[in-house]
Amino acid sequence: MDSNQAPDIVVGRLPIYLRALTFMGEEGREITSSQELSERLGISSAQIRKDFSHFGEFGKQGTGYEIAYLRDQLKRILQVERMWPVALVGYGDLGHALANYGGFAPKGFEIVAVFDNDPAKIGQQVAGKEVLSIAELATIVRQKKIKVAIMAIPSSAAQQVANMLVDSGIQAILNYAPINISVPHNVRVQDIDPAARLQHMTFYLK
Amino acid sequence: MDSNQAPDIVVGRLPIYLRALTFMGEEGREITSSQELSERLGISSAQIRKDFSHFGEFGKQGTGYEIAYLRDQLKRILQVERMWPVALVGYGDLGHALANYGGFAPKGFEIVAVFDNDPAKIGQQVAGKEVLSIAELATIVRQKKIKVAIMAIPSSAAQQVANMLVDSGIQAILNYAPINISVPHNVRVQDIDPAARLQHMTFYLK
DNA sequence: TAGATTGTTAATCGATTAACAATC
DNA sequence: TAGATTGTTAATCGATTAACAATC
Repeated sequence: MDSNQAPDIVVGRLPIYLRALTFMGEEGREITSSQELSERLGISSAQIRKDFSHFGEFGKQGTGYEIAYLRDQLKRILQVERMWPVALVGYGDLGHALANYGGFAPKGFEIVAVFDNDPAKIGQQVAGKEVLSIAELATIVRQKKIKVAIMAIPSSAAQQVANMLVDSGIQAILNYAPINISVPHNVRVQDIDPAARLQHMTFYLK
Repeated sequence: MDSNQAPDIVVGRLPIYLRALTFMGEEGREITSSQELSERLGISSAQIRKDFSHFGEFGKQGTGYEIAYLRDQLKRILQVERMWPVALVGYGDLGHALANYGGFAPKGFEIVAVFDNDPAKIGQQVAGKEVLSIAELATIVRQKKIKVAIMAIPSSAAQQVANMLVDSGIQAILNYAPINISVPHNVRVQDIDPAARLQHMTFYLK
């Protein structure tokens, strides 16, 4: 157990394990094994056990893993037992879809503020929230102690908005703009670029 | 140069290189180097050169890479010089955003058919296309020889729709449902799960 | 007890990096 | 020519897998 120096690639798999365990729990299942998870996820059972071992001992020899317990441990490790307030920047079609997406809440995230720079959009209501001007971003982020942001804006604005977010105290950015943004080393960025993911697959097509 | 057995992890970086080169080209730049790409992308210059070397020799010693040439070679390798027709399944908020997303066309993808099973949505117009019943999926996919699909549907329907897509001849699926789907080994799947990506980052937050 | 499955060690495999000859 | 940068080799680093003692 070396919880501190777990490889990032292992951390990235924890949400996948958590997702599967949550699903199994909802199915009413109580016990699973690294082998069953392996079959569901296409990850070898040895790797699954090794991944867990970075964070502790969660199973019982001969039996396997208690689903609810392991699920709760993964939530604790990922720090998603709590709810994280999230700032959403960009209220175009994608921003609209994200603001209304029901998949964030059960995973520990609540969009508490939506920003755009288009006067026609500012003031609109989304999922019980008002779209605010980008000018208010820093104030609101500090006031609500928001650490996590989602950027759903054009590439042309991405670096500038990222700078504003970082200056406001944001520490994690989910970036939907198909461009590489520069941030200080203490800020984490994850990119979502569906076209790039499609291109990854067309390489293999005949 | 061993174009055939390029590791998948290398293939996955090609769209990122292509994205950067396209951007530099639009900036009016003509030449770049592995070192400049390294600084832009946060990938070591040695790795960039090694990645390219799997597919050929694209640069000139002492000079670097001709941006337009390298960009076109990467397009060729990824098979995105052509346009791929894409089927979109699911016309909720996310499906709507994807149907209107301008980022696919310049990367080689055109959504040519949109499907939903909600009678209230069927018949609606999106970006010059009509929303069709899922019942027509197999026919249209075969007729238009569609190989690539995007699933923007609830998890509960994902496996069933994936089966339909595979049976219709789809070979690549971009899956937005936060669940693992099973497909034959000759079909490729890429998952997009924003909540999982956020959880990956909260692990590191203080 | 017999059977099953964990957690861990050591071996293997694969990816990244460093270094440099080739050469533009 | 002198300086710069590629493409590639070998070394290093890190991740995955196989195997098994421990033990439920």
